[in-house]
Amino acid sequence: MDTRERILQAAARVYAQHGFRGATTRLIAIEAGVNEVSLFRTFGSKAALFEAMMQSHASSLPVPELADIPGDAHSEITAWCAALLAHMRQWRSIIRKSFGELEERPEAAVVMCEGPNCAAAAYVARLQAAGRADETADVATAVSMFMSSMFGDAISRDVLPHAFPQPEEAAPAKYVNVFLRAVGAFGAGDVVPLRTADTADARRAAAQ
Amino acid sequence: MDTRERILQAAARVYAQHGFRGATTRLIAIEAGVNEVSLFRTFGSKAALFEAMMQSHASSLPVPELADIPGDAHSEITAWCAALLAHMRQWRSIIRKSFGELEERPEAAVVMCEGPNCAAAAYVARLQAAGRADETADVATAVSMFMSSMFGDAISRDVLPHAFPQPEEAAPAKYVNVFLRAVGAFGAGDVVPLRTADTADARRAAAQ
DNA sequence: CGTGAAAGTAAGTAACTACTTGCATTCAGA
DNA sequence: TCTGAATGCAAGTAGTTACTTACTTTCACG
Repeated sequence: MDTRERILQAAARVYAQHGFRGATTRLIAIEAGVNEVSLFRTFGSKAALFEAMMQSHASSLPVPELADIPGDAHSEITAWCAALLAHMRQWRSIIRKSFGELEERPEAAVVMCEGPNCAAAAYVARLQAAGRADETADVATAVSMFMSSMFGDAISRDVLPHAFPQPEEAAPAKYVNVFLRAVGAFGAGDVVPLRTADTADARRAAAQ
Repeated sequence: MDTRERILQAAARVYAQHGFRGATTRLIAIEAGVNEVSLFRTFGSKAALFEAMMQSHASSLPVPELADIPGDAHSEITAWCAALLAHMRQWRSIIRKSFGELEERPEAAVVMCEGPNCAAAAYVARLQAAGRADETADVATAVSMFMSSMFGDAISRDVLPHAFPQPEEAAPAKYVNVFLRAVGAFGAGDVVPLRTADTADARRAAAQ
């Protein structure tokens, strides 16, 4: 592995533990096993190094995809959820750090939630169009809660384990269960619909 | 307001913007309108100052309560959710910061999620006992997702507004709607139950 | 008016940080 | 064997940071 790559990976590790201010060039150089001067020769400045690091990280994001024509909704969304969750869990320290440093360094913004959010909503829309999800369900809110659950799991589980009763591996399937129930998804023997669509909560949802 | 209190509040503001490392004693003193030496005379050290700040913050947490005997579930949980959400939103910067600095300063741990989590689960248990919620619902997961949704809203809405389609004020009621739907809460004309309890997803939930 | 506690002022210390400079070493390729 | 690029090493600069010391000012209260 060349010097540049070693420095980038070391920077990610040190940043994950100490944040931007705490990740000193000296620490990074030691962690990378290179001379501190090489760091400046390669990247010019600490800021430039971290910009490069964030970029290389963003480009390495493996975006999972949801089927265009929904098959088994539960297993499809679970696989998608598990992939996304695994990725976020792997980067939880870096996500937490850049999230906390948003006010000072907005360029570190985590933009990974944008795509997935739309993807899930579109998938449910396809379910609805196929008559396999409750037309009156508040899909936007359910999706946002589903995404928040994954985000919260990824960045909080190690800190507040009691807030996440289910084991790591079982979590995706359970989240999807609750999610599908909330959007009244059914079909393929997955989940049963609400008894009727013309109910108090449907009227409330429509009003809000 | 006495010197001590002014320093504490200034420390909170500066910490919210710059984090622990970035919150220099000089900045805090200027923000508080006191001399930097007064800061050390009052608290001894920077670390002690922040310990005092965190403690005063934790003790100011107004924990909302859920009724012992559930009445109108929707409005009761919504009020509770709105109060908690408002509090978390107010402290979002500080929460984000201390969350990001957990590896280095675990004493700043945010413990506010513990109480509420149990409270909500217990409330739903009471609903179930009263025959007003689905006995087969995965309450633990639903509660954890509900809490994550509030947490995510509180700390991410200003950063990723597109991920939170509903306006701030409307969010609590919508979250509660989805949540109650997920736990199959009914009664008092609130939400209709699932068509049957003996279904595929009930069996799956039991298996996991 | 006198006193004492709280607060301000000025200056300094030792450690650390990003970054630079000048020179020596290594080593692949011509 | 020569060359040149990449890297290491030692030292230094200028700025910042937490924290200290010694002294002065302010001001409520007896």
